Amino acid sequence: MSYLKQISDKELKEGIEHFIQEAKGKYVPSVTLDTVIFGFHDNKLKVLLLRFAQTAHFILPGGYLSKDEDLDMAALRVLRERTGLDNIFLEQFYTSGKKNRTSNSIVSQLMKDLLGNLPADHWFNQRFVSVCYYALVDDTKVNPKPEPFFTEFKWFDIEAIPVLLYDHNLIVEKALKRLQTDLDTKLVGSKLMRDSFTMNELQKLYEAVFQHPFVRTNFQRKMLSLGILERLEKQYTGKSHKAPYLYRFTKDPLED
Amino acid sequence: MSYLKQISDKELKEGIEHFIQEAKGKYVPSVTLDTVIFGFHDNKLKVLLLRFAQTAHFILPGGYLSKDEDLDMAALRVLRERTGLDNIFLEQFYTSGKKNRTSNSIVSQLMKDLLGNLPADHWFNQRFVSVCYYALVDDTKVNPKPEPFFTEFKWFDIEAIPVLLYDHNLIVEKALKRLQTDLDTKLVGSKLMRDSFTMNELQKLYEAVFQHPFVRTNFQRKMLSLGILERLEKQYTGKSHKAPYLYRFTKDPLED
DNA sequence: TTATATTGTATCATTATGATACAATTGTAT
DNA sequence: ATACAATTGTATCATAATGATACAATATAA
Repeated sequence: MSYLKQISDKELKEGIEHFIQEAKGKYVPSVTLDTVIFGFHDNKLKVLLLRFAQTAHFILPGGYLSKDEDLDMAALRVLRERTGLDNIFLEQFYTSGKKNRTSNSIVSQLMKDLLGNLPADHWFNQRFVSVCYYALVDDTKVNPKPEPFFTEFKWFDIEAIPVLLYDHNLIVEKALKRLQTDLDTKLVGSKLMRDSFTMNELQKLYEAVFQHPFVRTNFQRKMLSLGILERLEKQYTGKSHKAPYLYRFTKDPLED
Repeated sequence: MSYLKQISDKELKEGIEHFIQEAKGKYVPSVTLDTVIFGFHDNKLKVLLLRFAQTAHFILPGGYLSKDEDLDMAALRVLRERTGLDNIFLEQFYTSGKKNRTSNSIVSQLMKDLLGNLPADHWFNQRFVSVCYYALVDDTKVNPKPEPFFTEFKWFDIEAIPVLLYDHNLIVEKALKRLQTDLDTKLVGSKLMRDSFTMNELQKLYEAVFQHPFVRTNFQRKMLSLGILERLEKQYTGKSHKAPYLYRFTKDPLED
């Protein structure tokens, strides 16, 4: 659920220098990708964040666009690198391009401390436009890989996202808004639920995404009327009340 | 409504060379902007397209991102340059990033013919990621400026868009889909209508955007129930039937 | 057996939507 | 004047969707 690695300034500096060396020829300049990775756990909507090495601050998982790579492929690769997951549901939802969105940040200061004063045309002094995707994942299957810049990953409740680097708080907000409409129109709920679940669990997902309660009986009627759920056997939990049915999503509503 | 200019190969070549000279220091590499400019005229939804000089092909109005410019500002500037309009309604809706989206096109061939074989790292051989905006304008007020690459501009009915250069047909399709949802959710209709209009004219707009008819009486009931229209005096057209009321949008539904 | 929590379903009122009817109005034709 | 055609504004009816509430049916604990 969480990963933590210690790294020395020297290791970090070397890692960064090595990265920059490689990046120059490999990546399309000026373009980054950021991903808002949503999971659903403990009846809460969660977002995966990375702690930037040597700082107390978190950041969205992101990456760069290879010169020979489609943008969507790059987003998938970034997700694979960060979460170890393939076949992820991904949607592009926004491109962030304010001119000062990454300047004057703690990261710039850290880079200066580690690498000295960088020339104006240095990789890290580039202006980046960031194409943003959101992903829906089964967070129990996420198995993140270590990477020089990031020494910790952590799932945050959507209601308790800390102050993030750059303009990433804004990006998370936009991702949530898009998730809300997609949950209604594209019925992407299946991507966040386990294979089978109770109606109550599904309701908790909707309440977490929309951040308001639903009337239980009406929610159930609505969901069943959509024709996307299949009723399975009952789930006996040992609790002292009627056992709920389990459901699963019949077919993927996204397949056309 | 339409603009046409003749230009010689020599003029075009000089124009392009001059542009490239300027562009290198001025613009963020790898990033372009494309705009789908919608207008509403003759009860049809129209899109403004530019003919690429020396070709028979049309293209979306686009531009580049200046190094000291926010992305949204760049989109506004591009629109101002192309249409002469300020205070335009603009929405970012998609970022196009397939690796080959601009290669192997007629434009590449034209550039080769004009400028000779370009080095691999030449400005025009860059790979561009394009951030796409759509705009809603009063097309009677559009007063486009000439520009070296483009020698003709023309409004096309959305139902009769020709084959465009690059992936621009795809971009127009995505713009239309987004316009459909925004017309429903953000009620952006006011941006495409003249100041006052009849209910029938408004219905024609909706039918053009959604590309299907609405039942007149129910459409009227729905529109009036939204509480965004103000009824004005009747419009006597001299036609032999009841004169319709004129309406106007009360307040901008987008102002929060 | 009783009590408690929760679930599945039914019901009713209200609102939204689709389909249709019809009177009112404007100008033209007779 | 009168009849007519075209179109508009509004009403009405049936149906569907939604919000609010009631209640019987479990499943286990006491």
